[in-house]
Amino acid sequence: MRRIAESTVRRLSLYLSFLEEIEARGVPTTSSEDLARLGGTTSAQVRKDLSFFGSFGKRGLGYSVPELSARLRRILGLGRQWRVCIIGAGKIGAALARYAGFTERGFIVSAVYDSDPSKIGSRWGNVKVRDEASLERDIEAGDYQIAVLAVPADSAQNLADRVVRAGIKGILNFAPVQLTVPNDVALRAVNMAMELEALTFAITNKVD
Amino acid sequence: MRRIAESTVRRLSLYLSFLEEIEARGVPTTSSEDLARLGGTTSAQVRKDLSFFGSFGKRGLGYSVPELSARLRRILGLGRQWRVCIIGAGKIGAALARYAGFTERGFIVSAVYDSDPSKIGSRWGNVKVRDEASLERDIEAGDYQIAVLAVPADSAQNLADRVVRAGIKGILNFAPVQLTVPNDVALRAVNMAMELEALTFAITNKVD
DNA sequence: CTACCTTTGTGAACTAATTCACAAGCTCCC
DNA sequence: GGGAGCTTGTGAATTAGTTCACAAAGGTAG
Repeated sequence: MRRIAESTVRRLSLYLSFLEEIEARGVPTTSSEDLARLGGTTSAQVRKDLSFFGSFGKRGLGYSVPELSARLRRILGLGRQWRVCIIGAGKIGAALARYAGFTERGFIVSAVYDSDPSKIGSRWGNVKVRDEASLERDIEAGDYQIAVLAVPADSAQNLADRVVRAGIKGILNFAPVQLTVPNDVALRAVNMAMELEALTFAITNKVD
Repeated sequence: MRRIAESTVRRLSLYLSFLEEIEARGVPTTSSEDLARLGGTTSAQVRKDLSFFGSFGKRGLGYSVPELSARLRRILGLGRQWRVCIIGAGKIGAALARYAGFTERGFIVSAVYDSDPSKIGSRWGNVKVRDEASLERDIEAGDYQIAVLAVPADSAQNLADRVVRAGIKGILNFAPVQLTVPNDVALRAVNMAMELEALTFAITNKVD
């Protein structure tokens, strides 16, 4: 498949969330114009984004909401269950472990890993805190495809290396460092400092 | 000033974090090549990014680390203190309130707002939980320039409207909805579902 | 002072992403 | 069945972003 732009993928994800919303309200069809309005883009952009993957609409009529959302779910790889582990049982790890959003989207979080013996063995809702030492074994056993890194900056690269060696397929990094992984491993980062700095840049250099 | 691409701002932020790291190690100068290697980009990109704001290096020699990092801080708007409030004292709000990263970067978080009477009045470290009803009054009094939204999806737009009306300058949104704000208000969003879907897309449609 | 080495800053070339604009296709209605 | 009215899908045009490539400038050594 032709390489798809990152911005396209983000928008597909956005369209899917709109589709799920209007599907829940029972609306049967929608148009590129509707999706564009909701997503703050243009109808041509919506159609172009979809066109990379096929042709899902009916001319003159628009898109079937259930059909398009099913197609987008499949395109985004949501047609299966993904098992996720969280690494790091600190503030962020705890918030993530308790966050319902994962489950709602079909991601199964069953364990948090930490090296602190006082935390290992406890339970947070459905989530167990396990010993970081068993991380490799569990990944190799196929327990997880995705790891969420919620550890301090200085141990993030080391843990990334470990989960990569154990065969993880994707990493979502919350530590404020730039990680290096082989390019057959998917990597995304959420960096609060970067987001805040983008805000202060925009406020400071306002164009208006 | 000419419009600066979002990708450029993200990279500036990244360069700054590298500069702070090498500054702490006492390294006096660096080059576009060094910064490129750390940031996974090219030296031409680094120089182009900086060139939008001026000319900070010495040919043949590179950049003075303290000077360049000071310049970047100023460009990113970090030359002043920013007061931030967190809205929503749930899981994510709590994690954010306790997160040290804000303070390290010069952002002052002094309060979390919520409407739940059982939470109002308590203290989490240095952070007070205040009544959401007083949000407008406090923003109008100039207590905050930036609001972090950590509320459920269905109340996020309403709260965004309220803080905008009260005169907030920037919003960092953690709720999984697309917010609409006037374009003189800076807006960024952290959307976990979107990040995870970008991962599953990449894993599912692997090119290699 | 000169020759040589290094690294910046920046137009020009290129590549990627977005927007335009319109033919093609579907529906409805007379 | 044919015309009117929509909305898609997509090449072409445009705009944005990145990379190239090199002159200019600073440093150093002889």
